[in-house]
Amino acid sequence: MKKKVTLLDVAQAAGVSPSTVSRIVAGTARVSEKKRQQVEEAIQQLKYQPNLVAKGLVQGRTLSIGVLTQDIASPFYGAALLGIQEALRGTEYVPVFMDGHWKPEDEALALQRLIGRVDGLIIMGGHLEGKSLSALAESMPIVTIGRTIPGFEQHCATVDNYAGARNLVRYLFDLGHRRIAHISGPDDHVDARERLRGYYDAHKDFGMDIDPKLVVQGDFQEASGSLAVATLLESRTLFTAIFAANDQMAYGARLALYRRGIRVPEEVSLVGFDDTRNSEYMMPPLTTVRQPMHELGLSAATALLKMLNDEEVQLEKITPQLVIRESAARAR
Amino acid sequence: MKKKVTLLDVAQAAGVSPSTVSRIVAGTARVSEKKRQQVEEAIQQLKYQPNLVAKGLVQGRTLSIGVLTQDIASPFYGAALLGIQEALRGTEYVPVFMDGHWKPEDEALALQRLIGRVDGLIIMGGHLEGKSLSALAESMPIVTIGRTIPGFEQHCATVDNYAGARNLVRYLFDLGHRRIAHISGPDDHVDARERLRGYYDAHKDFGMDIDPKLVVQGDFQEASGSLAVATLLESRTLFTAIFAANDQMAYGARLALYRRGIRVPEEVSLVGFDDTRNSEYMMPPLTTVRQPMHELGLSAATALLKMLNDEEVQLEKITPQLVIRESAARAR
DNA sequence: TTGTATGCGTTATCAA
DNA sequence: TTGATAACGCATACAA
Repeated sequence: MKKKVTLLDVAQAAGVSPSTVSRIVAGTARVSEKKRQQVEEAIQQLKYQPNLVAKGLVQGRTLSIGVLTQDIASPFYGAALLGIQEALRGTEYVPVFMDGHWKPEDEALALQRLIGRVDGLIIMGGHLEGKSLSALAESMPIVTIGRTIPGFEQHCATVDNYAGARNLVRYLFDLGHRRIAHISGPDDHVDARERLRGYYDAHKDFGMDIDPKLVVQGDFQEASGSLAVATLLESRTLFTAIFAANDQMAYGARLALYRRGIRVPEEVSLVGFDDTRNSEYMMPPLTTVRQPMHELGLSAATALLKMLNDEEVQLEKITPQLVIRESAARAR
Repeated sequence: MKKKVTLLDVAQAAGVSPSTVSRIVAGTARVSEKKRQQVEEAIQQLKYQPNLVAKGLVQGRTLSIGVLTQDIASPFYGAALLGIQEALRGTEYVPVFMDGHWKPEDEALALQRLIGRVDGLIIMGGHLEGKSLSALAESMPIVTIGRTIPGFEQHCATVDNYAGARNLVRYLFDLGHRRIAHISGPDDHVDARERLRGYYDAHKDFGMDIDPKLVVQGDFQEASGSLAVATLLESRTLFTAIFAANDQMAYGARLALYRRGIRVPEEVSLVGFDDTRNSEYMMPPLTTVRQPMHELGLSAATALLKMLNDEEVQLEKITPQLVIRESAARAR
């Protein structure tokens, strides 16, 4: 470890006061050209690197923002993280990622770690109840993706899961499907519930009843998609299409179908939700609903940055787009 | 924003000196049970939260570690991040992730941001040359995953890409394949070069020459896998198996094959490298070489933590395991 | 065992 | 435009 060179060293080397150096580095005030030259030269020579911790202490901030995800290894969250990084690029801020693993305890723990170490928070998904969220939002700048904070709606970038699902299922109806199975997500998951509701209401739109046997619950993981198909098949319920509540479960379903020699989309159509990175490379490419996670991450982070800068922000609810590929076809 | 309660406030409330409070919070010295009670009570009541920035300043550390990846949204890196988080759990440290996007400029930028804000670094992949890495490693604790720092081999968790590839190709030979195509990775990428070398030497092992037309270069992304298959097919070179240098390209290749009605593994066998999350759900499930990224992340972070604690560490080169699934079969 | 005093590296306040 | 000087919140050497 080399000895650290501080602002004071630079000041001495350049023959000016520390405050002058500080002003130059931060660009907060006008300084004579001559001194600027000297100081910058000294900075070069000494390879001065400002100590951000000290800066943080005096300014009462950490220059970092916290990001709470639920599964950092999933391409779904990954895309958002990319967007967040993009927004942070060129700023002084750095992201600290913590994962809730979809488990309330872990989520609480992660939050615990984050609070006090970051200037603002981006929260994605999770089980944290509205009240806690609101309380948190009182005490520090927070934006969410895919969740709503009661009383702070303008700080929440949400996706209209209901409309997305409803449109998707209507699309299947338009293709002539009448027996559409649904692999739902966990029922304590808002997004999952909303998608289920969209599925129901699309049926209503077409004046159809729903056979309860057609909806099987999964957990948003691939394996549960496979399992759900097995359940569906064993129940001997007729269906010509499957709507998986997310793409990961659709992959699992796809594999299960393949195992049984059921062709997609010739024999059954299969659609998902999210438009995860791999969906384009599923066989056949998956028809799904696109959640623009990259954009959401980008705009959430941008908004948070503004909030940290005491600006007003207004995030909105967006309706995700249908992405038509090849896994759904006209019903036989 | 509420007024912050500091250690001083606690001290006053408890009627003791600040240093006593500090000692109790940090647990660095024995304190009489009575005062401890008082102080802890005061902490509870005031909801005192230590300011980590101040702590960091006085101790000369940041209590965070930097993680440099190349594509945070890829399941490949994601698994490692999960491992890193697992290792950090229960410690005071928090991870700061930055992405190099496989681009030297971005990588340099990311590193720039990280240095000075973190106590140690985990570097995964990337283009940074050995000398720079070594220089960096002189100045701060660094461990790498998948790369070697000249002079600091014990701080590098590496995977024997060469052996992995060679074993994999030999497995194909054992299945009777003699015309094995290779979709290679970028040639400025060490891992890619090593895998190519394994491919070559497996041929040598079986006394076979290589038809240069059989190796097509990709860029580790899905699309390049599709493209490579097109190139291969157009060149009218005969092959009964394809070894893609990573799973992502294998997915692309798989889709291209499907498009042309070529069955896997009946007509051509397809294998990849990495064992990414989705490979198990490819159709058919992909035979590949497993890089234990989760474990690598875990052990790298654990090692870094030890280094930060002035302990010696010794990371090792591991040989990745062949994962036999269904995408490769006996040659016709 | 406890308290006092000092310093970590920076920004901000106030004079000059 | 510049320079002293006082914070920022905590840990620690030293004294008691």
